[in-house]
Amino acid sequence: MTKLSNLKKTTTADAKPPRKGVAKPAENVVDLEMSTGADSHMGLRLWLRMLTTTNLVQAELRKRLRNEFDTTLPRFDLMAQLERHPEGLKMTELSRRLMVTGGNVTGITDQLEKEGLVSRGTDPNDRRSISVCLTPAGRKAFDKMAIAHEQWVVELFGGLSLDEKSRTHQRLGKLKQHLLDSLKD
Amino acid sequence: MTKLSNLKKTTTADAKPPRKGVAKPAENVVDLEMSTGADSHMGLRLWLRMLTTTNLVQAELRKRLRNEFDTTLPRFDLMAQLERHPEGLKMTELSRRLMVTGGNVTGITDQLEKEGLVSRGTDPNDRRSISVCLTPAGRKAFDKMAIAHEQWVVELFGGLSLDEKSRTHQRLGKLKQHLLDSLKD
DNA sequence: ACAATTTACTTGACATCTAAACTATCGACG
DNA sequence: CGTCGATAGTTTAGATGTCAAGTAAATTGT
Repeated sequence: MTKLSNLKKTTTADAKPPRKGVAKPAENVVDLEMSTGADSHMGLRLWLRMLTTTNLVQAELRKRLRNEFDTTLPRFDLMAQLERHPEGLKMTELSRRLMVTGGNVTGITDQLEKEGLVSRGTDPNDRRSISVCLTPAGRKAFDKMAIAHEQWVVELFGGLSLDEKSRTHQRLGKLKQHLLDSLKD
Repeated sequence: MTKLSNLKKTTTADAKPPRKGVAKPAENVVDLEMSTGADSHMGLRLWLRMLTTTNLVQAELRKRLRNEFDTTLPRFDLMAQLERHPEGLKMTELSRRLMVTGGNVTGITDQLEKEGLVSRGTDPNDRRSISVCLTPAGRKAFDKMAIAHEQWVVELFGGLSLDEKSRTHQRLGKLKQHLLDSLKD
């Protein structure tokens, strides 16, 4: 528990003037995959490919959200959850649904609240509890983004037929269930 | 370009004393998935499921790396790349392979170097360039972790048969190719 | 009733990551 | 040569994320 503690603040980023600073994908992204050893377990190969693919999609969505709407993926994701639950969601619920820690949700909610896109409401039955809702402004902003976002995803997944998507979805569902079962410690 | 700028440092985290602070998975993680709208496009459903599944695996691997070896996923990933390339890799190469920005690689390399696990070497032919290698200590540390890591992945993906893994791998390969082609701007 | 535990959220320290600006070197070309 | 653009790394600012600890309110057990 010590090795991770002796570190300061070594962030950073790359590239020249008004050009780079991005982890360029495209023809370069081929290497997480290869040479795991020809006979290596399929589990490992599948895992690396899932990671690569997910990263590619995420990077592209993040880039577009920034360029088109000047926002970020986690903000969009939080708002997306709220949009589906007009009655509001507890911080705990948001944390669970977004699969991030409560502290993280606090931070993002703080920002969105400051920008007037969401509001915190107190629960009369439980004064510890907080109900987060989209404000009208937040809903308006989200609705515009959501349309574009869905189109982007459909476009990015256009490389697979409906049937392929459906089968993959089904397999990943099985995998997800296995994970939930076996990680239920 | 302003909405993202008026923010301070609002991090955080949750939970009580020596217990939580974690985005608990298990029986909770069911919600990114549902209610995207019954008729919603398969692309979106598949995307959300990929995200959920990848997050579950990543969280578990991160937890185990921390508990068993007191290290983190990005450190492990960087070392894994070096292990496959004993001759050393340039910072640029690492950035490309890990699909993160150069600045990020600088930070992680700084830490690993400080811990004596990797070393930076200068290139006589190009004084801008740096060749990062595992040190003997780094290789030793990595080899021990790699065995456990692979077993973990095999275990986590044990929910799918070899054939299912193989088919999913193949589909994701197709998707990956589509992404690389269509994002090649 | 009331101490002990649990639950809901926040805070603080720090790690990870991006984007953009900066430094230094390389390479091409007049 | 000299300079101009491209390339390799680093740095900086700031967002996102974890983990652990802290506060306060609700629940539980007796």
